[in-house]
Amino acid sequence: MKYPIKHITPKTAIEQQVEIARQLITSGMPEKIEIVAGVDMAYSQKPLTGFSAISLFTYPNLQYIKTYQEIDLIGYPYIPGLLSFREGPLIMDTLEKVEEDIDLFLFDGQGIAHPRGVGIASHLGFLLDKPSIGVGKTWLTGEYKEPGRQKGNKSDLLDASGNLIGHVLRTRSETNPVFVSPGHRIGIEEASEIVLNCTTSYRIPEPLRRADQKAEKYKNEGDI
DNA sequence: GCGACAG
DNA sequence: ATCTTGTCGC
Repeated sequence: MKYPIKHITPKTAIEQQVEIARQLITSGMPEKIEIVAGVDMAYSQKPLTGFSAISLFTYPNLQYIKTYQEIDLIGYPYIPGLLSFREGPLIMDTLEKVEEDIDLFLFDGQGIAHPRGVGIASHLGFLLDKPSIGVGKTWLTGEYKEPGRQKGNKSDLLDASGNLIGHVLRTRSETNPVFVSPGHRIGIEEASEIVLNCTTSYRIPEPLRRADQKAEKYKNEGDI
């Protein structure tokens, strides 16, 4: 493992991010997308425990396939900019149980729309060498103008130098937009297109919405 | 030093 | 993320 993700000090984590950032591919459309996965986590306090959920859906028909889950103690603190070092370990463990060939990942959080250009979607997409997209529910970095109020409307998310790093996308009319940015092996325009294709009548794309529900239920009801 | 800060 | 009561609107 050239870039270990477990037990990494913040200093080393940042060094890894800088190195990974220049290797990310942020253009193009995956040649094949048949299975899309939504990845999310829920937590319970004392002792801080994480519950992961990876929900698989067919694409573009969005038929639910199944969900893989895992549980473990969380030792890493939440540090803005280093989210993937907190959630990544459990997510990677969960992925080891997956038998299907996932073509694209949707992560709850940012892709390249990150202080060093390596949000959780970029980091994990890079480690997996798979197409990935970051779908954040709130802002982390970048400047933008409020997009139109109707579903499908979007505006550019720019970094301090004015470079395009993602889109602020309205996935549901009259509702707060989501922050979409490429994780790895996909372009910005392509990422927004796929997020919209994965969205039905709710603000959050189906794979992520289902993973969120599954993680929450796992936290409250366990394996039962 | 001050303000900002995904989940 | 989690905690936590009521409230608004389809």
